[in-house]
Amino acid sequence: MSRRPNAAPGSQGIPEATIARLPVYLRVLYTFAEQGIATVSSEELAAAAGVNSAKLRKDLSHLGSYGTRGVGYDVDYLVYQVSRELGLTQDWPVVIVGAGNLGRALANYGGFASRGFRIAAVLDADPAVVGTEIAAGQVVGSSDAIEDVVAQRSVSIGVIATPAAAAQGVCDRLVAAGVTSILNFAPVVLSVPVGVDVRKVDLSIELQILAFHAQRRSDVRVASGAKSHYRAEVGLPALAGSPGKSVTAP
Amino acid sequence: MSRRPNAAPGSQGIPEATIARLPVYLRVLYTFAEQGIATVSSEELAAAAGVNSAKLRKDLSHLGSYGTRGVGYDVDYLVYQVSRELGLTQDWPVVIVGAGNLGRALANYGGFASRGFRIAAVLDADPAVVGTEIAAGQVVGSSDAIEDVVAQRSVSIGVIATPAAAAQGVCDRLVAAGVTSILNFAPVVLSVPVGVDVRKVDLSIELQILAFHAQRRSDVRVASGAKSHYRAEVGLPALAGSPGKSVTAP
DNA sequence: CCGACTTTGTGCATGCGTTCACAAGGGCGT
DNA sequence: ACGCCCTTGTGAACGCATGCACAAAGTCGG
Repeated sequence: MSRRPNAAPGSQGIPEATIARLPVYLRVLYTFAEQGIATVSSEELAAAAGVNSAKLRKDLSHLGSYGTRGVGYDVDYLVYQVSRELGLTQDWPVVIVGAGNLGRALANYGGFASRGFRIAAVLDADPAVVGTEIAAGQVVGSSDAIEDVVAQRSVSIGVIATPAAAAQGVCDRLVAAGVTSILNFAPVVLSVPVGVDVRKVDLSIELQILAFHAQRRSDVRVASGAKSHYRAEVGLPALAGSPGKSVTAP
Repeated sequence: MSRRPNAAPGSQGIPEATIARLPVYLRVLYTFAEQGIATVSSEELAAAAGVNSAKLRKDLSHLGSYGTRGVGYDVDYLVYQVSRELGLTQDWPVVIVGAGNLGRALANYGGFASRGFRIAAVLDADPAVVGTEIAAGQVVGSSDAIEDVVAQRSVSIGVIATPAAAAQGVCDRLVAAGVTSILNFAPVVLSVPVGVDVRKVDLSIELQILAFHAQRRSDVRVASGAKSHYRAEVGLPALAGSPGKSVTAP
């Protein structure tokens, strides 16, 4: 099916938006597999993932024509294909810098180990924390060892869970040591050379976005209440389809 | 400029993508203010925020014509305007459900209090944790008190930092109690009625996205190394401008 | 063995977001 | 007071993502 002249089925031109959704599909697929479900339709899968079924089909079509018309997708097979596409069939050593509450939360987070991510080390600059055990068999190392850890354990992914002031320095050292992918939890904009991939998670920003929408909701309610019409609660057109939202039937 | 029949300058039609960037601008503006800088140009601000200057100007133009041609933007004034637009001039009580490592990290995160977010309560279902102090003056309450806390303290924002299995139940209770904005850290797709805003932060998903790009990089390097050409390291066109990335000059 | 039914995969149109490029506008030096 | 120069604000083009609607394709019952 679908003769392709070039090598890999997808890999080359998979849209970024699709990549961001694949992990969600994967997680849902795992829950289906645990329930012993062998095949799923795009409709079911889409409902469980909180997306449009057409979008899901188009997303999956980017990695190839897995799926049988009239039947659906084989759960196990699809799990394998999505995992392979995301690169989760191989082992990814991860180094976490910063052993505060957040670093500890990450070290204890079960979602890592189960997806091919292995915590190579958790490091911290505070001598009082170095040497303590924060997770099963996970002892905090010194930040001085960043270069050694990265080199000796072939780490290519680094997680920054330090205070904002220390983030850029840690980032520079990680990059210099050879790390090419960085997940940054510190509330700063990191500068990195080209070729290094940075993703950012900012807890405060997410709350601020929520606050904006919450304020808008109450503003609209007040304004329309003071003026005339009703239509206060129900989502405006701009609300529908906003990212990070999942809405099901009332 | 741009006579508007309706009330507020923006508020109505601010693109979602712009909203997501405003908090970043705001944070950068604070750092400028701390350094005693009175005015900034769009170029400087954009560089510090890691975005295109045209994009920044268009973003800011959505909230009004603050800024002086030939000069730039007044830092303090812009801080106020952005804060107001995001709804940060008012106080937002937040309830955190789940006092594990993540919940504790959130309770201790300084970025909340400094932005108008006040932690009304931290709740947990585990009796062993209830009653312990996890931050300055912050004692963990029982999950049984969700409804009381929400009602008595007019909480409209809830943060879910529970295990995946408990998330939907907590979510339902929060919504029933009157919460209309939810920040979810649990790796599940939440079902909520329309009118409730859910944002999702999934640590594992971010890592999986990084893994995909890392794999693609190494795939390209191997493939091109085995075949012919050089161009292995430098970013492909698809890499440039991908969201969540910030790259500065080498 | 065939026909009807189910579900995938996708062409197409629409809308949103980004970027370029430039005119409009205000300050500052002379 | 005037003109130069700098920066903002925005019109317009482009590209990406979303969602509809349908043809292709395979299964299952009879």
